[in-house]
Amino acid sequence: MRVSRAQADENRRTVIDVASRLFREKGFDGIGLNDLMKGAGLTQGGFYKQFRSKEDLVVQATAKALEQGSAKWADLLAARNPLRALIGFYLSEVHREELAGGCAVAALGPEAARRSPALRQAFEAGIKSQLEALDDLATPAPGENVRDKSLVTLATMVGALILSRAVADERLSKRVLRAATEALLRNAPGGDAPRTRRAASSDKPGRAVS
Amino acid sequence: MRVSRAQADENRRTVIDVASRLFREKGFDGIGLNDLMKGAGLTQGGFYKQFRSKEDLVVQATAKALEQGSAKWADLLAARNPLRALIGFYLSEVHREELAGGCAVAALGPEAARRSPALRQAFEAGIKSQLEALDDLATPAPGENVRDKSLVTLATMVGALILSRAVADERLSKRVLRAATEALLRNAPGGDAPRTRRAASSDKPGRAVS
DNA sequence: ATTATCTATAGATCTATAGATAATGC
DNA sequence: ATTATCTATAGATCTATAGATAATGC
Repeated sequence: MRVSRAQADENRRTVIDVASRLFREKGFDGIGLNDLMKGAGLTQGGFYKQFRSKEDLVVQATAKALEQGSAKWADLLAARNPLRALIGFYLSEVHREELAGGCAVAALGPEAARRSPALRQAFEAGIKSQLEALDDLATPAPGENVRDKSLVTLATMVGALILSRAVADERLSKRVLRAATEALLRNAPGGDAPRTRRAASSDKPGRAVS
Repeated sequence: MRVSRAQADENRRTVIDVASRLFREKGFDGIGLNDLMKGAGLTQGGFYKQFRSKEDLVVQATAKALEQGSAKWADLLAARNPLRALIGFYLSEVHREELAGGCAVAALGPEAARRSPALRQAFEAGIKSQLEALDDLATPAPGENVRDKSLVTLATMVGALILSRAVADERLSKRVLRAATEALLRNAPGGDAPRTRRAASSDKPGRAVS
């Protein structure tokens, strides 16, 4: 019955991983500890030897979801046209359908207001990380603050994804994604043409590096 | 024990009203039928004579919350500078703190993706109503579609409010609200000056009409 | 007689704990 | 000997239903 310390650590990580997906898919209150542990191949009884409470797992799983989101963003930033790659993915129909693996802010953001300060701190760290990524891509107008522009961009992205998931009409859902994509790419460098990083140089395939 | 039909109708409305506030404050799964009925001054047993299921109440309460949101928007549209009044309220710290009486899209939007098609239809109706209000205020660039612009504006509003509620740091929370407010008012007519509805005519107090 | 609401309860599920079991790690 | 996980269960709470109660409305 007992497993090695390394195995125990991996089990704990698996529980957090499973929870990070199931919480996004079903909401924090939409999934119980029994199913959560079952999803990790364990039984419910062991839960409280791994975590102090369900809220503890809520915080850790959300932090992990946000970290993986930032990792995905870093990936997209390595593309030939990073802004287009990032916005194009975030506001895609694929992402809209991918609740469990998608952005935690769009899936669970409003829950932060109702839960613990610790959860809001996890969200804050994830959001700051995404803002830093956007800062590198922003081209603010003269006198406009970079971080302010990133904040508005992130707000538009999150809001558009949430709206596209909240409506029943598929046409309207697609339209909000498209309209936000175009608005966010409109006055960006390389908006339509290849990117102008160093005078529109190569055309190597825009795949991820790290 | 039995009450008049008129009283029964009013009781039903009260339950929906109470639920519309408590759902926004605590989430659909954060409040049970017992507390919901207690909040309306009734007992749990009568619930299923009034509603088919909890999900039925979820849909009706959300629809009502969205309708009251639209009514509030209509109120603000009667102000001297409607866009400034609307954005100024929506992205205010007062609204950020007012979960129970605030925008249902920002409080419960992501839940729509996890629940019934009926709920998404309720959200869609509310969202369309808000878009119509924004259409009247939008001043799209030449070649830009009015509805598309309204969609992006709404996305930015909803996203900014959610972000401001999701972070722990008060300064960052305020900054999101301010940055989005400025961005949305920036290239609007009468952004700083009084509005240009019919050549900046009167200055009657901007109170509600309907 | 009808019916709006009440009390009471069934049955499921939820978080959390207790103690047994069996493999690890000293 | 320690401990990671298991089985079992306590106690609360949740949705939903059954049947009693008492006032309305024909």
